[in-house]
Amino acid sequence: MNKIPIDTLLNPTNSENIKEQLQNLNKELLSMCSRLPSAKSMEETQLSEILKFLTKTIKHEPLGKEETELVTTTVQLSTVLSSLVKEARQLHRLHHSQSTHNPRVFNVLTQHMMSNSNSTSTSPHSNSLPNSPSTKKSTTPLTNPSPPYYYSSSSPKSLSPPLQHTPSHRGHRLPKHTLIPLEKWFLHNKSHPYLHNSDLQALTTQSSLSKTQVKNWISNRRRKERHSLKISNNIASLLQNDTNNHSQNHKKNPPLSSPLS
Amino acid sequence: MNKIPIDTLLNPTNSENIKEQLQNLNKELLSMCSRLPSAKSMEETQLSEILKFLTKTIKHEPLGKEETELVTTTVQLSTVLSSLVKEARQLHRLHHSQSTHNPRVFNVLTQHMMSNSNSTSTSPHSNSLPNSPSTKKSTTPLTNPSPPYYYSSSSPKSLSPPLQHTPSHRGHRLPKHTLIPLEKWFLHNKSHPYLHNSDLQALTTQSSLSKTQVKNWISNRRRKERHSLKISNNIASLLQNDTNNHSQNHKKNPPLSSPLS
DNA sequence: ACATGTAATTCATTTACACGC
DNA sequence: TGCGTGTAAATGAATTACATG
Repeated sequence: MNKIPIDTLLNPTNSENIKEQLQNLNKELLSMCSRLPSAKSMEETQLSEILKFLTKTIKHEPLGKEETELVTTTVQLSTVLSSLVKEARQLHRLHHSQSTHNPRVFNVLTQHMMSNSNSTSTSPHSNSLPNSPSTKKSTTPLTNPSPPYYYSSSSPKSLSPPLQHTPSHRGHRLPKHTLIPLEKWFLHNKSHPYLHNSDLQALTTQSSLSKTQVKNWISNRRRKERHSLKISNNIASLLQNDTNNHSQNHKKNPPLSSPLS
Repeated sequence: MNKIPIDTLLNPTNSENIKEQLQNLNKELLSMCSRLPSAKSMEETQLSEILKFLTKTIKHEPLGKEETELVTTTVQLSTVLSSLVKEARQLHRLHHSQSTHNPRVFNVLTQHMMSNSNSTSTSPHSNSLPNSPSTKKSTTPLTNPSPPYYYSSSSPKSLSPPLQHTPSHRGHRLPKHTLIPLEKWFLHNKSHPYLHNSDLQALTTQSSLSKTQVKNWISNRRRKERHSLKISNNIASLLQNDTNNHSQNHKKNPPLSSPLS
C-alpha cells in the first residue's frame, strides 16, 4: 500500500494545458483536505493550518498567482521526490545484495529459471541482436520447443548496461530501459493514447520489443490510467459525502488521552 | 515500488521541533532536486523551474518565511494525499469485491483458513471479548489442537466495527484498528521509542493484543524507521556525488527526438 | 483494435521468531 | 530479560501476457 500512487494521482494530465488541469486538481485537493481521513500520523494542529490555508486560497476565487505557483511546486516536488525515493531504494537493495553475495544469487537464478533444468549455470550467453523476430503471437506457447528463452538475467550487479532479456512470460517484468520510450510516448499522447501504425513502428524499433509487446503494454497502460482516474473520483465523492455530515462519531477507538508521553 | 514511501521520507520527525527538522529536510530537498533522476514522467522545463526556485530559496540563506510556509504545506499536503489515496484504494477494492460477490469470498476464505478444513462457512461467530488471554508464546504451533483460530475475517463488507481477529501467524496482518494506538505511541515517543513497563501495559489493553505482539510490533517499527533513515541518507550521498560530476553521458537510450507526437 | 477479465509472476511490506550480545 | 539483526511465511499491489466479446 505504500507504493507511491501519489504521483499517479498528481500527474493525471501532466504536460498539456497545465493551468486548467491544475485548477481542477486544486478543487479536488480542497475537498480532500477539508476533512482529515484518519489523522493517524499527523498532528491535528498542523493539519488544520494547511486546511485553512487551502480553503482560503481556493474557495475565495478560482486561483491566484502565488497559489498557482505553490500548487505547481507541490506537484512537481512530490513527483521528483517519489522518483528519487524509488531510485534510492533500488540502489539500497542492490548494495544489500552485494554484501551477501552467494545465497542471493541462488534465489535470483531459481526465480528466473523455474522448471527448466538444463544447467549451464552462470554463463550469460550474451547474444546481442536487438530485433527479436521470434516470439510472435503464436497461440500455442506450451508445446513450443524453443531454445531456453528466459533466464539471461545474468548476475544482479550490472544494471545500467542494457542487457538482453527475452522473458516473454506472464509476470516477468520487461527490462527497464525498453519501456522508457513507451512511457514517454504515453506522456506525450496522454489525451488520446492510441497507437497509429507509424507509432507502432517507431516504438518497436526504439524499445527493441515485439509488436505485440508494445501493443499490450500500451493497452495495459491505458487501463492503469483509467484505474487511477476512477480512484481519484472515488476520493472526491467520498469527501463530498464526508463534508456534508462531518459529525460521524466513530466508535473505532476511545479518545486515548495521550498514552504516556 | 509505487507504494508511497514518500511520507515515510517526509515525516521522519514530525511532531517535535518542526522548524529545525524542516531546515534539514530542506537541505536534503535542495540536493535532491539539483539533479533530476531519470526524468521519466516530467517535462524538463517545469523541472528546471522548480529546481531553480528551490536552489534560490535555500542556497541564499537558511530559510525565509514564505519559503518555510511553502515547504510546510508541501510536506503536509503530500501526507494528507497519501493517506487519502490509501483509503480510497481500500474503498475501491471493497466496492469491486462487492460487485462480484461470490467467487471473491472463496478466495478470502481459503487464504485465511489454509489447511483447516472444518467448514462452517459464512457464520461470523462474533464472540466479542477484547482481552485475549490465550495465543501466548507457545512454541509448538503445529500439533496444537486448538479451536479454529484464524479465519473470522467474516464477510469483507464491514470494516469499521472492530471484529476479533486472532491470526498470530507469520505473514498475517493484524487488524488495523489495533495498531492505531501503537502508531500513536510511536509518533509521540519518536525520539526514544522504547517500551517501559507501564507503556507495555497500557498498549496491550488499548490494542487488545498480546504483550509479545506489542513488543514485536514496536521493535519492527523501530527497524522500519532505521531503514527509511538509511535510505534517505543514501539519497543525499547519491546526489552529492551527482552534483560534483553532472556530465555523465549515459548510453541508456538515444536522444529519441520526440516520437511522433 | 479495443475494453475487460484474469492467470502467472515479481516485488515490497508485514508479522513472528531465530540467534547473538 | 532487553535489544538488533536476519529471515521465514504470508499478504497484497503491480506488471505482463493472453482470452473473450
